[in-house]
Amino acid sequence: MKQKKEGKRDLIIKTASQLFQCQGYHGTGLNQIIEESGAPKGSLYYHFPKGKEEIALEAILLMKEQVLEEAQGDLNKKDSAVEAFQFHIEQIAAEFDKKMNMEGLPIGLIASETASTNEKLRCACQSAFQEWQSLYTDKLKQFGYTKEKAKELSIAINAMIEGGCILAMTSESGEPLRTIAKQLPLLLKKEE
Amino acid sequence: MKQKKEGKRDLIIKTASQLFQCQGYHGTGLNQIIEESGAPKGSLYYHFPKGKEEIALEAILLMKEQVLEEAQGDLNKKDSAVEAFQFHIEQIAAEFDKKMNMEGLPIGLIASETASTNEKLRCACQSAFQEWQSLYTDKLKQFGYTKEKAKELSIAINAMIEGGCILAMTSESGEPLRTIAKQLPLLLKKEE
DNA sequence: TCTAAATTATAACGATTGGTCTACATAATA
DNA sequence: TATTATGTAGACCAATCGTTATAATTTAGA
Repeated sequence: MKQKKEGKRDLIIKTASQLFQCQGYHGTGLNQIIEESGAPKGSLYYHFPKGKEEIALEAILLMKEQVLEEAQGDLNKKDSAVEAFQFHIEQIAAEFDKKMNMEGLPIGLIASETASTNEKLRCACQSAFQEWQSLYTDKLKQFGYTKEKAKELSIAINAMIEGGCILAMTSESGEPLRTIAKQLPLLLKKEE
Repeated sequence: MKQKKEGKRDLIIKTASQLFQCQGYHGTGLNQIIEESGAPKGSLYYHFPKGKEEIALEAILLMKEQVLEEAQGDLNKKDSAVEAFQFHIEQIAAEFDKKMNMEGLPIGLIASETASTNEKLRCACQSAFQEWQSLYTDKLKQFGYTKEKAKELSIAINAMIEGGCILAMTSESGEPLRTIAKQLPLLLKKEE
C-alpha cells in the first residue's frame, strides 16, 4: 500500500533528478521522464498537479539531500580538512570515469538555466547551495578553522566542485576534478 | 555591403550568445533570438542553413573570444599572478552586481546541458575551455610558475570561475566571486 | 462483498518549436 | 540600365511540448 504509493511518485522524482542533472530542465521533456521511470503518464499529473515545475522542485530537494549525504559520509572518513575534502572530490571524480552512466551536474545546471526566468527554481537552488555550504562550514570549523574562514572556504569549495563537474562533463573525464583536489593543500593551508 | 552583411548575421550570433549564457541552449527558442536581435526570420536560415546548432557553434566561438579578450586585458594589468587573477575575477563579479543586465555563464551552461546529447556542441565547448586554460597557463608561466603547476592552476581557476558564476547567478550577486578571489593568495602561493 | 478513494490509461488540446519554401526586395556589379 | 547575387518576409509544416479531462481500473478499508 504505502510502499507502492511512494514507489511511482519517488521513481518520477528520482528519474527527473538524474535527467535534469544531465540535460537540464528545458532539455528534459516529461515524456522522457515517464519512459525512463516506467511511471504512467496519468500518475504524473495525479502526483504533481502543478506540473513540471513541481517535479523540478522535488528533484532539486533530492539532489540536495543526495549530495549532503555523500559529502557527510566522505568528510567523516578522514582526520584532516585537506584529506577529507580531497577524498570527497576524488569520489565525485571517480563517478565521471564510469562510462556506463553519464554523470551530471547537481543543482548547478538547473540553477544556471533557470536563474533568470524562474524565481521559484532559483530560490530552491540557492537554498540547496546554502545547505551544502553550511555543511562544509561546519566541517571546516570542526577541523579548527575560524568561522569566517570556514565560511569563505565553503563557498570556494562549492564553486570548485560545481565548476569541476562542468569541466568533467565537457571533457568526459574525472581528471579536472582530480587536478582540483590536488590544489587543496594550499587552498586549505592554515595561516599562522 | 560587407558591413551590412556582417551586421545581421553577427547580431544573431551576439544575441544568441547572450541568451544561451542566461537561459541555456534548450531554454532559448529561435523566435526569441529573432525578436531580441531584430533580425528577420528569413535571414536566420539564410545565414545559418544548418539551423539552431550552427548558430550555437558560432555563439560558442564568440563566448570563447570575448572571455579570452577580457581575460587577456585584465591579466595584463597587474604585476603579480595573484593580483592579476584577482582583478580578473573581480571584474566578472562586478558584472553580476549590475541589476540591469542579467549576466550569464559563458560556455559552462551550454556545455553542461548538451555534453551528453550533442557531441558537436560538447567538442566546441571543450575546445573553448582548452583555449581559456592555455591563456591562464601561459600567463602563470610568465609569472614564474613551472609549466606543470601552471597547467594545474589554470584548470582550478577555470573551474572556480565557472562555479563562481553559477553561485553568482543563483544568489543574484557577485559576492561569491569576490569570496573566491580572496582565496587566490593561498591557491597561487609559490612553494619553496 | 461493497463502496469510496487512489491510481492509471488514453485521447485530446492549444501553444510553441525548429525548419522549409517561395516570392519579393535590395544591393552589387558589369 | 540590366543582370546577378544577396538578403528578407511571411506563410506553412510536422513534431513536440506541457497540460487537461474523462473513463477505466485498482486498491484500501469497513
